[in-house]
Amino acid sequence: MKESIVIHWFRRDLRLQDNAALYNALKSGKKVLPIFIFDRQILDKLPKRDLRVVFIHQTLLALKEELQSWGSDLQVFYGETESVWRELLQQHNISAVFTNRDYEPYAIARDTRIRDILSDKQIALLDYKDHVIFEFNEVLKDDGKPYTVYTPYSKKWKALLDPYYYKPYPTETYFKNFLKFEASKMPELEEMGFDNTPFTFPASQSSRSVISNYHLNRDLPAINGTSRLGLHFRFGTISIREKVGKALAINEKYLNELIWRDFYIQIMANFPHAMKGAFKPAYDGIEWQNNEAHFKAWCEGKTGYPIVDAGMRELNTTGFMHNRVRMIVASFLCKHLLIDWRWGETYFAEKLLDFELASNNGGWQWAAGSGVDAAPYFRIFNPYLQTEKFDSKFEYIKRWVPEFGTSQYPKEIVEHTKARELCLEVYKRALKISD
DNA sequence: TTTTGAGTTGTTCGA
DNA sequence: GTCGAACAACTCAAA
Repeated sequence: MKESIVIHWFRRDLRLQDNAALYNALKSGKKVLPIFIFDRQILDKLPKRDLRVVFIHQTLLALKEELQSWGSDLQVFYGETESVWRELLQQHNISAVFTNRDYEPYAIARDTRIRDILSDKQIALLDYKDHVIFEFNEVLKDDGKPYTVYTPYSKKWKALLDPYYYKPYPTETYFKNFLKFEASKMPELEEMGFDNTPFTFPASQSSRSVISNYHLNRDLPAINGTSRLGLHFRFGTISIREKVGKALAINEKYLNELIWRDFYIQIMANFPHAMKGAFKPAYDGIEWQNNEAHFKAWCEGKTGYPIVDAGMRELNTTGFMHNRVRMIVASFLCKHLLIDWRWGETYFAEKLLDFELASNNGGWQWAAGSGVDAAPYFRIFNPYLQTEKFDSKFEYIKRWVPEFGTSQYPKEIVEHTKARELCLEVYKRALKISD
């Protein structure tokens, strides 16, 4: 009989420190085999050059090295998740599987399938809260139902917060409990059909000065004043508990941004229908123009609106766009161009390194006006006023649109005042608002 | 049950 | 240039 072991299944928690499921696996009394699966069902749909896959690959290499220094290793698979698990069941005497919960609809369905496969062999899939501070059913209204408005949600969130919720898990105390073994070779990016040109990912910024000046700088795209933590939260390379502890100590404005993340994740978990269509059904009735040429110009940063074009070019070049500019380009797509917000959502999903389904969907529905606690339909960003307020010296614009101010720069694809009037008309019609 | 106050990120217009 | 009101009502959350 083979040695009875437990497995820690890494997914979006790619770190050894302060990791809830890993901590519990290491404390279980059995040796821990750490694994990761490159899921073909996800990877096969991605373009050949996807920086997020590069990021995961780089992170796994680092994890592997760290584990090897403990005499252990990381076993990385490439294939269909279910067949990988069937293989694991044949190879090992598994007593339990530990993992951290993922609240996206695809992940929930996948985990249900794997839980069934494991339970056929009387093996439990033990899942833990790690990705958020409070889960979808932990911050509720007095009537027991989930919140759909941010401000009261955040008040309740803060009232419930106790150091218990952000205390780090001292995972490192138990590192001696990793299984000693040598993993088979990790699949290379090319073997999985991806371009492997190296990429240097921007460092996250969470020094005391960045956090304490966050609310002063966050709206100025020319300043690198945002935290750049999105990518790390997405793949779990940084613990949310650690950052909440820090935010509480330094800057409550910054804490609010972390609460927004929990808020949208609980919206996704409680109202999964909103991931496909408008949260408020009336907005599904908007007669979008969906002009392909306009969409192409928006994607390429050739709308003739400098702030919009700068944002789109930053996104296309770096996989990042400043938060203030995300709102401007989103409002422009939905309201000036009258293009379905889901087109923009999909484009961001492809391009953003820090793409998180819940936040991306929440942000787009906010811009379109169709979501929870969204912008009212008549709130239409004026790209020129936004530039005056947030990039008055055109520093950000010039960085990304070098031909700005020359005859090379394209003409506006739509005229602001006309586009605004048309938008109000179309929205009023869908929402049945009379003049 | 009813009432009350409030709701991330804005713009335009007219005094 | 500056300031307040209108934009449009509705729904949410809590007292």
